[in-house]
Amino acid sequence: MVRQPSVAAQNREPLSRDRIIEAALHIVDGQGLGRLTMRRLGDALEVEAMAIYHHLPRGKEELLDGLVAHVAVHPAPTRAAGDWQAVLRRWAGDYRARLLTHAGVLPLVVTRRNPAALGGTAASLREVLRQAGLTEQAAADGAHALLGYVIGHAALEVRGSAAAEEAVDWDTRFTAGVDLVINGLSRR
Amino acid sequence: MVRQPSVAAQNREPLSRDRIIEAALHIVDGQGLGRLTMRRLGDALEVEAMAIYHHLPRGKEELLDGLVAHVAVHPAPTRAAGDWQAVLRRWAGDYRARLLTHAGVLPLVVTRRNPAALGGTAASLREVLRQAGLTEQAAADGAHALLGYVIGHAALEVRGSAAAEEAVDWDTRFTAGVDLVINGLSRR
DNA sequence: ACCTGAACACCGTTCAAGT
DNA sequence: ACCTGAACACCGTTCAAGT
Repeated sequence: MVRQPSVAAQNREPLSRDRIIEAALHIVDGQGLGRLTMRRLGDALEVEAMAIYHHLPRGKEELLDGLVAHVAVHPAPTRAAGDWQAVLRRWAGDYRARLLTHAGVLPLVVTRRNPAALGGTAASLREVLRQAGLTEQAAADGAHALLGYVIGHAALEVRGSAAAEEAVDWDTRFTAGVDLVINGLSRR
Repeated sequence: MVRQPSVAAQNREPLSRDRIIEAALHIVDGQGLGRLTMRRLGDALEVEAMAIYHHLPRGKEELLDGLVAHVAVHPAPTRAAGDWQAVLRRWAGDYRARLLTHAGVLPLVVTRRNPAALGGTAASLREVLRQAGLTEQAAADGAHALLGYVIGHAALEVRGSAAAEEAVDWDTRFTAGVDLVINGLSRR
C-alpha cells in the first residue's frame, strides 16, 4: 500500500528556484513591489517562508536579482526580415511592452547592480549596429542611447507624468522618440 | 534669569519639513535607500522617530515624495547665451549630474506617482522646443524623448552595466546620445 | 535534501500622555 | 504646538529540529 504523503507535501510539485521567482513576479505584477514579502511569497507557494531560503540562500536579495534577470534579460533583436532600422524598431516596441507589463520591477531594473541582465541586452543591440556598418564606438554609444531611451521612457509612462497635460498618446509618443534615435543613428 | 530649556530641546533649531527631507537625502546619499528608516532618520535629527509624523502626517510615503520632488524638480533650462541646442545640451548635462549625485533616489524618481515633479521638467523642455519653432506635438514628443533618454541613461550608468565591456567613458557616451537626440530634433 | 517552528532584531505607525 | 514612550502588527533572517 502506498504511503500517504504528509499534509505538508500533499500533491504539490516540489519548490524550485523558477517556481519561486514566477510566484514573486505574479505578486509584484498584481499587488506591487511593496507587498512582496517572504511570508506572503511563502503563502502563495503553500509553504513556510523559511523554506524559500533553501532554494535562494541569499534570501530576498537573490529573489530580487532573479526578478530583474527574468524581466530585463535581452530578448535578442529578432534577426527576421527587414533592414536593421526595422529590427531595432521592433525590438524597442517589444522591450517597452515587457517593461510596462512588469512595471513593478522597473525600480529594480533601474538600480540593482546586476551586470548580466542589461549587459546582454546592450551587447546584442551593439552587435546589430556594428553589422549595420557603424564603428565600434558609434555602435556602443548608439546601443546605450537606444536602451537608455526605452528604459527612461517606460519610466515616464509608468509615472504618468501628465496631469496638466491633455490626454497623451504614449504609443505614438514612444514611437516618435524611437524614430528620432534611430534616424540619428542612420545618418551619422 | 533665563529658563534652562529641557534636555530634549537643548539648543536645537526646531524640526521642520525641509530639515527632515535634507537629513533623509543625506542618509540616502551616504548609505543608500535601504538604510533610510524613520528611526534612523529620527536619530540623525536627534529626535524620536515619532516626532517626524507631526511634520509629515502621511509618514514615510510623504517623506519619499519629498525626496523625489527635491531631486527631480525642474532646474529650468538656463535661458542664457547660445541657441536652443546649446541650452538643451547644458540642461541635459546638469540634470544628469543631479541624478547621479542622488543616485539612491533614482528608483523613486523612476516609479513614484508624483505628477508635479517630472511634469514641470517636461513642460519647460517642451517650451524651449516650442520657441525653437517645433509644432506643439513635436515639442511635446521631443521633450519626453530627451527627458526619457537622460533618466534612462543615468539609470544605466548607476547600474554600471559594463562587466565584459572594456572601461567605458560614460561622459562622452552620454554626450553622444544627447547629440543624437538633439540633432534628430533639429532636422525635423 | 527539504521543510517547519520558534525566536531575534528591526520595521512603520497608532495613540495616549507629557510640556 | 510639538515631542515622547509604550505598544501593535509586521518584517527578514538564524538556527535547531523534524522527516
